[in-house]
Amino acid sequence: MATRTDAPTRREQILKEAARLFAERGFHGVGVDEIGAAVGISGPGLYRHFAGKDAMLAELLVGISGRLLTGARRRLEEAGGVSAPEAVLDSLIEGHIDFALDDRPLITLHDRELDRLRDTDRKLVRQLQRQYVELWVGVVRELYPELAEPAARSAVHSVFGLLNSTPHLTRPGSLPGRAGTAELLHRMARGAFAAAGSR
Amino acid sequence: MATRTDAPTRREQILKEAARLFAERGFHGVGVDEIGAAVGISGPGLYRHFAGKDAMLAELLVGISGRLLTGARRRLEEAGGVSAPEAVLDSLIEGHIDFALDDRPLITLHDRELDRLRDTDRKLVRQLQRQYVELWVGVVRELYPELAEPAARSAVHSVFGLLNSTPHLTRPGSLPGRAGTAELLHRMARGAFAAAGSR
DNA sequence: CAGGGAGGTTAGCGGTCGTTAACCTGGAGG
DNA sequence: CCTCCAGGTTAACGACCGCTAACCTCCCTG
Repeated sequence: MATRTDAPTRREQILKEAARLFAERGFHGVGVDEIGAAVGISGPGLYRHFAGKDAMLAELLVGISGRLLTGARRRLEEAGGVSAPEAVLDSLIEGHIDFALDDRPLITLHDRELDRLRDTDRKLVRQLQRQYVELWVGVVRELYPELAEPAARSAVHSVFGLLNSTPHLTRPGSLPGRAGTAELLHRMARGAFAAAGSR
Repeated sequence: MATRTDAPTRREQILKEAARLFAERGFHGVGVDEIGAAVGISGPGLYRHFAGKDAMLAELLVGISGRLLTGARRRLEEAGGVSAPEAVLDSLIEGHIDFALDDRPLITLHDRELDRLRDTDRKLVRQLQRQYVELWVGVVRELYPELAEPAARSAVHSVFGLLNSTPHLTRPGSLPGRAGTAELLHRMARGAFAAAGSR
């Protein structure tokens, strides 16, 4: 994994703060002045970097969906073919958990502010999300062949709900650290799939 | 269960439509004129029934949290003592699923628009939610005594995430009907808890 | 049958918000 | 050293939105 070491671009600062604010108070609940203030510039200065407030949300959501899908495809081809479907599923779960734990604001936005996008952007995000889901569905059905496709798809959505619950586990110190949380979530996801796949 | 047969109050109509609209486009994304239009009156007519837009959201959220907690307490004392903890947990899961399937907009609002409330209302809702969670935690720990309390609480939150994923299963016709969905969610929730509780 | 309140209506005020316009400035390049 | 542009600034506009004011109209009741 190529870890970034150079300083973040101003654009990246803005996106990061915008994501945090959008997740905290909702897209309509945040003003451009607040986003600007969060990165040390004021209001209209943002328009040197983005066409508008909508454009920030669009870039965030497309970016999230794209990164999720790309990561899942990489994991699939890295572990696919050479491994049992259990290992592939474990890898997918691990990737999603990493994402949910490291980018909570983005995970929150991901299924909350989709309808605020322009038609064209929303369709793109929906398409990326759908591909991501179908990729999971394929792996799950390989592991639990007796699971019908609609049920498998519902199960995948539900497990996403489970994994994306991390923003609600916000109380720091109460839970057994990042590693412990990740392991707990992982076990629960596997348990949920196993229960869904048992007839 | 005492089923309502009389016509819904105008207040109830408003609350129902407001819940739907808030869930669809977010609290700040919906204008009072839209809410009014959804019940056939226009804009300011709402103020004959509510003190303001905030008051509608507050009544919705307090109502949800209260009904969830009340229902859970009733189920606990109906099934508690006379039944094994498994039966109690099943009853809690069933109640939550009924709620998630029958009142999707409310379930969506429940963890999405809490921060838009006035301090006093938000504290009340948080308190009700916390009591609901703790009630689950108690039952879960009774069933899986080896599960530490923080882990049990995380597990409960995660299962809520799983059960509350129903708004994402919106495609009608794709899933095997309400009963099938309920049963699938139930099995997955039990599987997730079992996996969390296994050392 | 008078009267009054419940439940509407439209007009409009005041504040907020996204966006644009016009201007400024420091630093890199010829 | 001049120039120019990237990246800021403040002012202000126009739209929208929550809410109030003022008014209207049934319908129920004494």
